This record gives sequence, structure tokens and C-alpha cells, in this order.
Amino acid sequence: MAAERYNPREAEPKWQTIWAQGDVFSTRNDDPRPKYYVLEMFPYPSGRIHMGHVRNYTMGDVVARYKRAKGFAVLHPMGWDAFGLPAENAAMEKKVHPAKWTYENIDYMRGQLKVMGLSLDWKREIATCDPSYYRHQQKMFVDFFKAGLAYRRTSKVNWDPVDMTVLANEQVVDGRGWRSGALVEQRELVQWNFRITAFSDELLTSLDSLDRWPDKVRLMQRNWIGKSVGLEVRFEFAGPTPASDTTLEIFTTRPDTLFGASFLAIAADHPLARAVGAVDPAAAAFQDDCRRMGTSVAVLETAEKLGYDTGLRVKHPFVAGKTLPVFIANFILMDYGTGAIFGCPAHDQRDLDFARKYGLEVTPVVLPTGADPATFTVADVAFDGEGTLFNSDFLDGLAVDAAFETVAARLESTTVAGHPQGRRRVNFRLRDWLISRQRYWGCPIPMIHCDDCGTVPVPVEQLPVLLPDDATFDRPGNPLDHHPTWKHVACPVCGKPARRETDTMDTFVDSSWYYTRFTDPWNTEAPTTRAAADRWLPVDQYIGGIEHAILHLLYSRFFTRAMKATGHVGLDEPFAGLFTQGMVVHETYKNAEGHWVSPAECVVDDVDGVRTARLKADGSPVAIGSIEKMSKSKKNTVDPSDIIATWGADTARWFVLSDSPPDRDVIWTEAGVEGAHRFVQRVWRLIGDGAELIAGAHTGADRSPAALALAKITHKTIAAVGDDVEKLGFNRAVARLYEFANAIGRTIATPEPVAADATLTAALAEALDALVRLVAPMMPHLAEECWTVLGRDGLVSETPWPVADPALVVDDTVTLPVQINGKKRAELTIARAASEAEVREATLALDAVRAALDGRPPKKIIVVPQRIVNVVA
RNA sequence: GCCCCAGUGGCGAAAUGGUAGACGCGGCAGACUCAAAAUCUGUUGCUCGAGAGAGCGUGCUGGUUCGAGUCCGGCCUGGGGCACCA
Repeated sequence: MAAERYNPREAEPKWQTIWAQGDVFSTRNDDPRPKYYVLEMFPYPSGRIHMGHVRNYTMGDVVARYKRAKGFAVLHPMGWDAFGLPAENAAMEKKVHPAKWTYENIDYMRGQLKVMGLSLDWKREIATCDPSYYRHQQKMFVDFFKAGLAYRRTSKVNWDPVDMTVLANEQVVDGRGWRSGALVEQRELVQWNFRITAFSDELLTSLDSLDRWPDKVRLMQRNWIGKSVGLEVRFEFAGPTPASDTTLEIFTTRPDTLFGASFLAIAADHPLARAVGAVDPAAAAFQDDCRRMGTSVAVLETAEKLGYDTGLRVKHPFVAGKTLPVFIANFILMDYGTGAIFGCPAHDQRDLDFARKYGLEVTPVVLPTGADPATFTVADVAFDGEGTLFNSDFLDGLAVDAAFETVAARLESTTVAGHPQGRRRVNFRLRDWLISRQRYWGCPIPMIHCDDCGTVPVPVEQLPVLLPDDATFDRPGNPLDHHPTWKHVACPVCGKPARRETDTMDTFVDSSWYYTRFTDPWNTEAPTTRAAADRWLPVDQYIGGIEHAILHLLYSRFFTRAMKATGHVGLDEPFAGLFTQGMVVHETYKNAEGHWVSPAECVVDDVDGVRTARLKADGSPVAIGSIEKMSKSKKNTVDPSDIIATWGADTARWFVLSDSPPDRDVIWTEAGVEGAHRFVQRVWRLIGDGAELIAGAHTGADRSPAALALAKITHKTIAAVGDDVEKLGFNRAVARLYEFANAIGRTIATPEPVAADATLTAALAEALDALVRLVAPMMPHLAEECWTVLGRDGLVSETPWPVADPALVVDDTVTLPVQINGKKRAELTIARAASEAEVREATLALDAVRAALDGRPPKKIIVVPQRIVNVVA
């Protein structure tokens, strides 16, 4: 009997050392076997890993270990998304250099990951803040610039007028800077962008080919790209205008509703609005109000809809003598369409709200099917459905799409101020990717500004442009900009004094190609080695949080295309398979000053179901907030190291796989960790006890009934667990393994029949062998230890996945539920191969069916083979 | 505000349109023990019933279907994203 409890504290470091010494998880680029690239989204080195990482990396590790056992050459690397804002915040708050802070965090977190027993190829580790990584990113920036995919334009930023610095949206709280408390202003800066819109259509249509992506992610990306077919319509001013143009161009997807138009609205920073503001102080004041709202679309859209009547009027294109007022409105985006719209209140809710507020006319022009044109009116709910045009002159009686065509055709052939009055246009919601950041801790943009030569790239032989080590963080603004010497440089073209670009790149750029760099991180000459990239890409299974569904994944899809266009890779789509795990969520806590505090700093008391919290340090009260995704900013993270130190990595791994479906959020609780650990010990006991029973077992020819039953369970489990892991249904695989362990436990509980039955002994030996191999991807240390107990040579980590015998997976008989009128009333056990006629006959012979029919013939019998029988009486 | 997703026992959940609640946690009862822990066995959706059994039940509401947790329409609640958090 295995008297000793399994001790993960001894076993886990031992196996981790053996794996490392044997180089078991390193991947060679010349491995001839079929490739499988599994990747989890790499972490930001915030300081410590959290349970979200444990969940994410455990899932990826199960896939990696499983695919390795299935005979694939598996690439499973890890790195660090190491540039970013928190390092700079730490520099300001704790007087630590961002590089020191970041590399110390990386060292600590690498240690935490290694303790998890992940089968990673650490030889390929990269950190995006390392010049050996970002130099290649700078090379690609120059390539993109030369290919016309990187360019400068004016864009808005959140400006903190007190700290004199650009704020991230996250740093704007209720319209004020998080540090200074000053009201935030919009400010315009000339900044670098990637031309992602060059691929709008392609990024959209190519989504259809990503059949191993979740539908919801593809749908979100589709909506984000936002292709819409509409019409640009030119309105003529009905009087003098301060603008240089005599017309105002708007974009609409509903030209059919033009007869219902009651106003035009333009963005606050539309050229016309600026022109009006220059001569009308009230208009200028309104524009200033708009600029104080920051740049976040969410804030903009939820703010009260406000407008300012410019007093200008435009002529209705179809109604002679009719003019419409032109408003400046805070909900019109300059970035979308032409930055101007016409409002049709009856058929657009936002326009209706606006019209009611400013007393504008509401004329319905689309009549819902079946409504009476004499009585149909719009009160507080706009009608945006299909219908028939009315109140619309030559459009009356037409359907919506026919009216669209009619208006488009007519305006296309009308000329205003020398242009066609209407132009069909495909419009995308997607905007170019603003990558400029006025920050220190990011990849420097390798450009030089020369008064004579303009903006020129840093010559490739001068790359990388290194960040200066001696930046200061004690004053606001961009440290690169006020560094005494860094930005002063000779123009590479004419040699005259010039200045470096001081913007650095958005950290999304870093994470848009790291998966490619992993294929050959040793190449010092170029970002990629084509043979290696072609060999390993695309990533076969990418796993990460749903919060990255749009931005990171869309940027990566763009970047891969841009790299293809500049010759760095040969494919379009970087991720063939995507799985979005749910988040790990946790309660939030705030101290008396309203600052977030971490769970580790709190004690939660539960008195008769009423939960209260206080600070560990001084017992002061802490407010328990809502359950939210674990985030650095809200400090509601849990340190997995404590869990692993107490229970072992295998317990932690098993727990995060077992409790919730992997794509759903899981609320972290310590309840259940003990249950997971019980199973660790149970497997250990089963193997220990079982090993004594199977000594000298050999496969017998004719299995006894007990042996056959156990063998069937074994092979069904092998088939089911493999199936579940393929689909990333880890929680189902875990449930299967619990059932399997229960079956083995029942066999071992009565040793006498096992001793007396050689075929049962053999079946038990096979079951124990399978149990260890099936459990190995999830609890690798325990599995290695058990493998040794079973007296097996080598590592289970290098042992093939067991193969299910199809003859043992399928039963000869099936038990069908028998429904009468859709309610289950009986069961029918019958040969699996029984014909439909035989099933009918057997069903009608059942007592419950005869009683229900009471001699009458059934109206209908539905037989779903091997599933169910339904008798309609 | 807009886009996307989720909602099933006391709890985490399972269920190619086909027996709702597998499996686990917790609870209850029992075995082992001087005792406890550990372990093992049984039981556990709700209501009625001594029982056999019957009825109800997957956020709400209406529909499609022989049959709906699953598909469709309308809501409610919670979560994610909204372009400078990563």
C-alpha cells in the first residue's frame, strides 16, 4: 500500500529539473515531424502572475503536451509584452527606472511560470523592450514607411493642461486628469499612423476563412470594420457662408429618407465649424465645450446630445425653396464619413432625440407595412424598419432599397458647384491606426526631422535607435523630448543638425508580430528568417482573453499583411485557430481614501452571510465593490504563488481546468482547490494500490465480463478525453477522468477478484497506464511520479497518447428513452443495430405505451436512431 | 449610447433540436477509529405522496416543432469592447 501521501513540494521541482536537463521541451526548427504551433498571449510584466495567466497558460500547456504525445513537432514559446505605461508610472511613483522595474518583474514572473511546470521552449524567450527585439520592429517601421503604410497626420489626444502631458483614456477619470485633477482638453498633434484602412475590405472578407475562430470574435471584428454602402450628398448653402466652399458634403446610408430631413449636423472640428467659430464667439465657445469631453467615443456617445445652430442654411436638393438649418453637434465624429450628416428624426432615434430637444420638424417618410398614412406619426420612438415611402414626392410607393437607388441615380446626374450632387460611396468605420505615443517606455520611432530634407528614416545600418538610459521622470511630458542631447542628431541625408522623432510606438505594435519572432528569435540580421516563419506559421492554436477580441487581433492581422507586403512573411492570417478563454474575475476593494486595494491586503469576514472587509495592516474598513475582471488598475488580483506553494502546481492546474467551461468567466474562490488536491492524492493512491495488484500482468485472450467492462470504460475514456482536449473542452475531460478514477477505484476496492482473474489484472494494468497518460497533460509532475511507480521507463512527457480500440468504445445495445407526446414514459433497451421497424415494434409492445394508446393506433411514431423514440398518441 | 456574449439545483456546471442536472464542491446519513483527521459507501432540483408514483422546473415573455436549456421575436439582469490599460 502506498502509505506516503504525494508530496508535490518534492516531486515538482525534481521533475522540472529533469525536464530542463533533458531539454525535453526545446523545439528544433529542423524537426521533420508535422508542426503544431500553440501560443498563449504573452503577459505584461506587471510584477506577478495572476490567476488569469495560470488559466491561460495551463490551457495552452495541455494542448502542447497533448499534441506532443500525438507525434507533432510542437512550438510552444513564451515572452514578455514589456513596454507600457505602468513601468513609467512606477518610475514616477517609486523612482525606479522603467527598465530596471521591468526586468526585475520579468525575472520574478519567469520564476513563477517555471514553478507551474509549463512545457515551454525557454530558449526562444523574448522581451519586447529589449533592443534585440525592437531593432527589428524599427526596421519594419522603415519598410512600412517606404511602402506607404506609415504616415503622419493630425490626430486628437487627451491633454492635461496642468501636467502638460498626454493622457491615456484610462488616465481620464470623469473628464479630469487622474493625477492633476485638471479638466482634460482635446489637443491636436501631428502623429504617426499605420494605414490599416488599406486592408479594410480584405480584413473583412478574410474573416470568412477563419473557420477555427469563435463566431462572436469574427462578428465583433466585422462590426468594428463597419463596411457600409451609402451616398455622399452635396448640399448648397442658401446664403453667405464663412466657409471657403459653397457646398457642404455629408455621408448617409439612408438617402431614401431625404424628404424627411430636417437638419444637417457637423462635427465640432469640421472645417466649416472652425470657420463659423472664427466669426461667431458663441459657436467657438460651444466648440470649446466639445473639446473638453476628451477623445473617448464611449464618453462622447453617452454624453447629452448637444447642438449649436450656426444660423447657416442649406437648400434641400429636391424641394424647391426648402432650406435646412446646419448645427454643430457633439455626437458627430470627424473621423467617420465626411464628419457631417443630415438628420431624419422620424427614422433615426438619435436624430429624433436631437430634433425634440431643438424643436425641429419630424416628418415620417417610411410607412411601416400595414400602417395608415393618414394617421401614422412618430412620437418618441423612431421607426428604422422596412416599409414603403410616402410624403416623398417622386419616391412615394417605393420600397426602401428602391428609393435608395432612385435618389442615388438622380443626385448622381445633378450637378452642384461643378460636382455631381451625389456620389455612391463605400464607407468603413475602421480608422487608421494611430501608433504615436508621447512616452519614454516604448519602441522609438526611427525617423529624423530635418528642416531641409523633411522627415527621413534612420538608415538601416544605424538601427537600432536606442532609448537613452539617463532619462528623467520627475517632470511631466515626454522624457525623450526634454532629454538634453538624445534628440539632437545629424540629418542622414544632408548632415545638417536635425532632430529625432521623440514619439514612441503604441505597445500594440510590439504584440502584433511577436508570434513571428518566436519562429527564429536568434536572427540578429532581420526580423524574420523566412524558412523558419514559413515552417511554423500560422499559429495553429492561439489562446487568450476575450478582451483582445478586436484591437490586438485586428492589429496583428493587419501587421501580418504589412509584413507580407514588405517581404518578411508569406501569409496573410497569423492565427489559424483562436480560442478566447473567459476571464478570471474577482471582487474589488477600496480603502477609506477611495483607492483600490488588493485582496491580499484585505481580510474578509462573513458574519451570518453579511460580508465585510478590513485592511490586514491596520484593521481599517474596506469597501467591497463589484466583481470585475482581474486587472492591475483595480488591484483585484490573486497571487497564484501562494496557491502553488500550499498545494502544488498540479493542483492549481487541475483546478483552473476543472471548474468552469474554459470560454466562460470564472469567479476565483479558494473553495474547490482542496477538492482538486484530493483528486491528486486519489490518483496517487490508485496508482500505488493498483501497482501492487498488476505485478506480472499480461494480456489474456478472452476477457471475463468484469475485465471487458473495465476495458470498455478505459477505451471510452481514452476516446472521450482526446476528443475533449481537441475541442479545448477541458472541464469535460476532467469530468471524464473523475468517472474513470471512480471506475478504477471500484475495481481496486475488491482485490480478490483481480487476483483470481488474469484478464481483469490485465485490464486494470491497462486502465492504470491510460489514467497516467491521460492525466499527464494536465498534471504532468504527478503523472511522471506515477509513471515511475508503475515501473515504466522514460518520461510520460515523451510517451505517445494511448490509442482507443473502436471495438471497445461502442456498445452492442442501446437504451432509448421512449416518450409519449413528448414526455418520457419508458425506456427501451435494444440491439444497437436494430432496424427502425424493430424499434417501432418493440416500442408498441411496452406496457406504458400500450396503456397510453389504450388500443388505438398511434398517430405517429418518431424514431431517431440510437437517440429517442416519441409516440404521438 | 453602439457592438458582442452570458443567465440551468445551495454552489461551479453537463446536455450533435432528442431522458435536464453527467462530473465536482457543499450538505445529510452510515462504515472505519478510543477519538479526530484522512478514506470509503449511500443520499441529495422543487412540491405533493407512507409508497408506487404524480406534477412543476433551464432569467422573463411570446412563437416554431412530434419534441426547445438549445432555434426565432420582444424584454430583464450581469459581463467584455468602444481605437492612448494591456
